[in-house]
Amino acid sequence: MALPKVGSIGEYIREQRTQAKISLRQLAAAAGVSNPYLSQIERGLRKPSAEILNQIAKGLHISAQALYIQAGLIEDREPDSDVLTVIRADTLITERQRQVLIDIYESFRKENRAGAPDEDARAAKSAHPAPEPQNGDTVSPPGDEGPFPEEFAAALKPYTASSANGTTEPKPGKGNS
Amino acid sequence: MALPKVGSIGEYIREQRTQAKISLRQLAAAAGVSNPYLSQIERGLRKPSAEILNQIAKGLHISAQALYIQAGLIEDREPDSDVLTVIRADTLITERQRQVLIDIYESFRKENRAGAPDEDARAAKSAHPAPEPQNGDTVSPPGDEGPFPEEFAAALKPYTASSANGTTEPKPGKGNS
DNA sequence: CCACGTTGCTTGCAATTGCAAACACGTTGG
DNA sequence: CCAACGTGTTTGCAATTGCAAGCAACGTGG
Repeated sequence: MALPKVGSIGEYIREQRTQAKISLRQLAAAAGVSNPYLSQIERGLRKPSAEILNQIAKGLHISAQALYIQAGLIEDREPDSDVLTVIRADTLITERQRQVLIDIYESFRKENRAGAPDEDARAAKSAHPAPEPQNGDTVSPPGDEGPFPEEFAAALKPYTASSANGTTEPKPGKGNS
Repeated sequence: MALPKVGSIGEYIREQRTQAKISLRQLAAAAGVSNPYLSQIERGLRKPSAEILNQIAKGLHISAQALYIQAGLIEDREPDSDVLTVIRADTLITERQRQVLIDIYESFRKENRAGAPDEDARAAKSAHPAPEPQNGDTVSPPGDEGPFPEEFAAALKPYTASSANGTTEPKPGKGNS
């Protein structure tokens, strides 16, 4: 157990560091950790905690997620779509509600796959975290191409009437720390 | 000193746990950590490492990211990475479907805001999804009861029955790399 | 009444993290 | 030649994690 298979996390960090052409001490300073410790991390002798990992990611100017995945702390699930990923990561809804949303979304996808093979072409999705929603106002001319059953609309009416007015609600602020 | 404010991470975990109606020991077993340690984590006396956090997330059947964010170990990737934004940017669903998802999500949020500090209202209605560790983690179609109105369940039934069966996702092979 | 099965919490203790200080090795250059 | 500065590494050590064992309280029911 002395040598926990930290995986390539250390290698990865060192790789990124050398690639950025900065010295171990520099990164250590930027990340707010001690140089010796960073050295040990890079060689897999120590298993950095998440906090340290996060700081190192900052010092390297890379996504913390990349590091977490490399460290095996997050499953590298290739997201089916960003919607599912974000729903899963949302902290503002209950697990039950989460499941409902996921079910609905997947059923939508399935419907579309069955009746609208054309949509398939746009399936590609980038894995980059950067949000680049070229939000062209999304108002497609759906007309009737939306094959989703009336039941949904009917069921929603009583709720949309009271809640779906504000386009973008002001964030209730998720205070942290 | 060392116990400043580990944030609401412990609270959050306990919240999720009670909501899932599982005991501290059960979650501890499912997550592979000791019961006393989990107890201390939930009360903010200890700052769990990323590995532990990850296992707890698994035991709770929630996204590890949600926990990391709650723990403040990973910045909210981007301010606009909330569910609504991503849904709006999604090209895989039709405009009508998009609207349905948005409405549902907003109604969920509204529900939660109503009984914010006292989630008992919802906890009372929720049944544990899967206390068993080696459960298949099926999404359990919300037919019988749910935190959402019966209309949703009714509308969903014909679809969840045919689509939301898979353990996680059928993966139609649209994967990237 | 007392064995028994829950719940969650407190107590030592081994193992580990993370750091300050010092080490090894190379390059300048006065 | 050897001080000065650069790199990364090793060595103790305080502080912390994480756990096994045990404790207190709340039922059940034999």
